Amino acid sequence: MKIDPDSPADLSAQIAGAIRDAIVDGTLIVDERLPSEAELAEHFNVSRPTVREALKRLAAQSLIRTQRGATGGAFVNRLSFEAAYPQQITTSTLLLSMNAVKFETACEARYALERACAPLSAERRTPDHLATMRAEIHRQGQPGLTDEAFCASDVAFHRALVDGACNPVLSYQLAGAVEAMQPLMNMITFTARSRSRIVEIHTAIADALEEHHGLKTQEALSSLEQETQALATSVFEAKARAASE
Amino acid sequence: MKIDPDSPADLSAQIAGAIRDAIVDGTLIVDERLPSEAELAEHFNVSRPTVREALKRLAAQSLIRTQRGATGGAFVNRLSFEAAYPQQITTSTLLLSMNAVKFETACEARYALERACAPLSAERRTPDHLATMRAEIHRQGQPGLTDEAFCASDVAFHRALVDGACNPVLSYQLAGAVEAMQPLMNMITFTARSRSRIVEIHTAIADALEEHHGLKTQEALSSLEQETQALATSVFEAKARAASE
DNA sequence: GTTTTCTAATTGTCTGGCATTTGAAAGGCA
DNA sequence: TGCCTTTCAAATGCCAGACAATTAGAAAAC
Repeated sequence: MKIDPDSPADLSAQIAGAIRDAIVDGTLIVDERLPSEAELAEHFNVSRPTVREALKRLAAQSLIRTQRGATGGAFVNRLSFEAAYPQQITTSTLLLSMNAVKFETACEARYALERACAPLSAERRTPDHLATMRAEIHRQGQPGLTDEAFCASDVAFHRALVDGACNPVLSYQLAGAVEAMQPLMNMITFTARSRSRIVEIHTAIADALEEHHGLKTQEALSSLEQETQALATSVFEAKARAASE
Repeated sequence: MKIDPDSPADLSAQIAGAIRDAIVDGTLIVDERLPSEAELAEHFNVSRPTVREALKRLAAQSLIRTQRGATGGAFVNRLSFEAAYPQQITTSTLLLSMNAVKFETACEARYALERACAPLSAERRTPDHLATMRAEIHRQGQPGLTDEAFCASDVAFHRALVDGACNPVLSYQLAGAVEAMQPLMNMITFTARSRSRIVEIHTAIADALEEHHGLKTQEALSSLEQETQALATSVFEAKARAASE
């Protein structure tokens, strides 16, 4: 692990990179303790604050955790799917909002990916997954639900669908696509009629999964995509009209 | 933006969180300049090193960039898909290796997601995408190619397939699934026969995309999945036998 | 043998300072 | 006036040293 003090990059970034590489290529293994900040400072020939900045960079990516006290120090984290979720969702959300991704594009990606989960979910979904979906459907039918709460419930429903595939890699990759849509969905005001239509399709999805019917699930998802796209189009057109008046 | 000095969490983590929230909810907009480190230190009632640690955390997530000099400072980054790719790939790779995800599980997720792209890619792929795929197929047929180079070419081929959908959200989400598989694939030694079989299926995929045939593309991808799974199984079994002797 | 106290190690934070970079203003020159 | 050079000030990058807070283990007291 060497760094170049004449490089244009920050020393702390170089040090963070060196340690990250060591973690990725297996030189540093999970739960291994890194040298203390003072030792790292000596090793890299920099000051302790610089080492600390490097360690904070790694901590921000959940690659390490720190612990105070006599036997404390920085330890290589076992990067869990649970820990990676929020990061993934924050990044995806910002990508959508900062790059002005069209609702249409994000929606298309989301439903394409969900359809990919459908056959697996139809095969493996547990009664728990079904129960979650039914509960969310019930909630979505409640009158007086705010649009935001409706969207949140929608996300929970789709999360259950994806988790039904019992493949953590899929769940992780999908988390970004599904959750990041929520801010976009929140721009939509749902009429009672569109809500009931969505609840209807959600019911069809749950039914299809219950009878282990992957194809039917995919078809229902496609209907839901069309419905969502149409709804978004009409809402955005109405807003555009209102703005131009 | 307030922080609680009595919280168990690090001050730098709290400050980073406060600024991150401001970026996510739009209080801070792209390319906006944050207050200087000294001003932030005063605002949060902490010292400059603490502020710096917070800023490094944000920089590690590409949320801000810093610039030295008279008009320098920390600026909110426009998080681009390109910048998010490496992060996504590093995280996905570590998730697979650290959680001992089975080859089978990762492979299943990857091909499920790729099949999701197939119909869109069949519809929208440009001649450029096709040319990339054909070029990689050609490379894969070259004798004397190392297993690693073969895998890298395989990844490039599949990247082109995914990019063919012309949906940046899909490309981003898939990058993790496709690239993170590479270390797992590198554990496989490809015989000449298995290589030619893979090249054959790749050709079928390219052909199907060329004639805008989504279903055929999906079917070819399913064959490829089966082929890959079978190959992996035999390789791992051989290794297990060799180890037990 | 158990509880309490002490101690050493380590991270968390602060103060103060210097080095480096960089844009912009001030000044000089044609 | 217009262009070039110099100077300056603001900001980040980095360092040295110190103290506070936390924690586990060792030592001491009971």
